[in-house]
Amino acid sequence: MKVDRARIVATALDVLNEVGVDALSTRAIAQRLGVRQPALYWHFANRRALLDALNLEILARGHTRSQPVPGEAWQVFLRENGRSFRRALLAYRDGARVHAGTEADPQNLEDVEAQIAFLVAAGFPVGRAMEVLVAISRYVVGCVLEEQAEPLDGESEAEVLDDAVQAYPLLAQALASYRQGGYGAMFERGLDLLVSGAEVSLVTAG
Amino acid sequence: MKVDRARIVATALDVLNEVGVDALSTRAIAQRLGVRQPALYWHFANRRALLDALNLEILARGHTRSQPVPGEAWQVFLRENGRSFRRALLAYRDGARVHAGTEADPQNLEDVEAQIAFLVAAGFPVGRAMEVLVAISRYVVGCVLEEQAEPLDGESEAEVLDDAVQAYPLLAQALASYRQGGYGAMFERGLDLLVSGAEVSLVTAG
DNA sequence: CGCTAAATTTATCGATGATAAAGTCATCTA
DNA sequence: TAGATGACTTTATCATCGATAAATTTAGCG
Repeated sequence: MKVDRARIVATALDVLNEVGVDALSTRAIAQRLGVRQPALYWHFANRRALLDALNLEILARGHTRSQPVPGEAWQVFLRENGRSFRRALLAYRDGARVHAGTEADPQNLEDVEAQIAFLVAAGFPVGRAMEVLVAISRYVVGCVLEEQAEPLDGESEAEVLDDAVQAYPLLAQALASYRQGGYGAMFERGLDLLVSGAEVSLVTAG
Repeated sequence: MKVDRARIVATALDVLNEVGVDALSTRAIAQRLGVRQPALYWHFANRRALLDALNLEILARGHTRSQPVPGEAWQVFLRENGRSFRRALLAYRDGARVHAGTEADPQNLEDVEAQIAFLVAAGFPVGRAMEVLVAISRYVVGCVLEEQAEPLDGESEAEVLDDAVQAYPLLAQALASYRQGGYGAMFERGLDLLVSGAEVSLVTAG
């Protein structure tokens, strides 16, 4: 059997979704490819390099709104950009952990330049524009990381929290409203904070 | 030699700072303790449980501002709380990765209840209060995770980015202002966005 | 002293990432 | 067309790691 980087990455993403990043061994990937384990080391220097490639592919497949659409309000773009980033990471098991482990490689610099240019055109100083973009992306990673944390034990996790919360009336109420919308709604509320904070900073800085 | 959980945790934190979480093996910890590796499994069910304990200790040692001081403005508390959380994670190598891997255990529920109560007293609806707290903590984790990412190769990382950025004038400018303040300033700007976003939400929601 | 429970050690597993060295196979060239 | 070259894979093998079982030591107590 003959393999190339693209097939390895595609297959590794399948295996990733089935077993998670901790169990994503080079042997599991190789077996799925119909190849022996050391064959992978011809195409990737090590496991980290393979995970870096997975991260790039995850973003390439799912992060479809990294650029503003013409005429779009900057608030809408910021939100859609964040949502798109989140969706991309959520689309694969442990996507956030895979992403967090990668080096910040300057691949999509062109994208970032365009993003900054768009915000600058909307009135942001260059530095402020980058701050907003960076803050949102770090917030997204933090959110998805939490959302993808393993449930671990079967029965409890939710029930044990319910019990523990009984003694704290405000927390119980907060938890209820939290559970109503789930991770998605919670993510949106934080995104609201960041975007409206950016609005404030825009009028302040002129 | 005789050990207990506290000594294991303290020693493991030392080793963590020296070698990082990936190289934090049970054997390395045991050797430092003057004990054989399986001895640790009497005190901790597995490596994950040990890392959970490390996370708790890291927060107990460093996260000193999880409660508002009397008379403190809610904006100040939110900021100090976030900074304190960040400092705690930064105080140990890979602190954010250690934290991100842990289950959200309900230990400091009392703290959270008090935090919510404080924000409610400041005028926030309960749900909104929790949203703000959660958003900040997830932002913090995202930030520290990035800040603690391994520099990897010796020479470049910064230089290669400088070179790559030459072709993008806005990015070059943004990177310069980014580097001026470093991670700390960048973190503060995102915190500004979240807090002023919360201010907006407060006046909006009454 | 001797019993019991707590704590540690010895021995050992299976799995993993990685490397070296040998083997295969297609393609190009003389 | 013979053979050399380079791309790619396989076989064999390491060291290391987390974990478990079983034997052994140590501390406390009657």
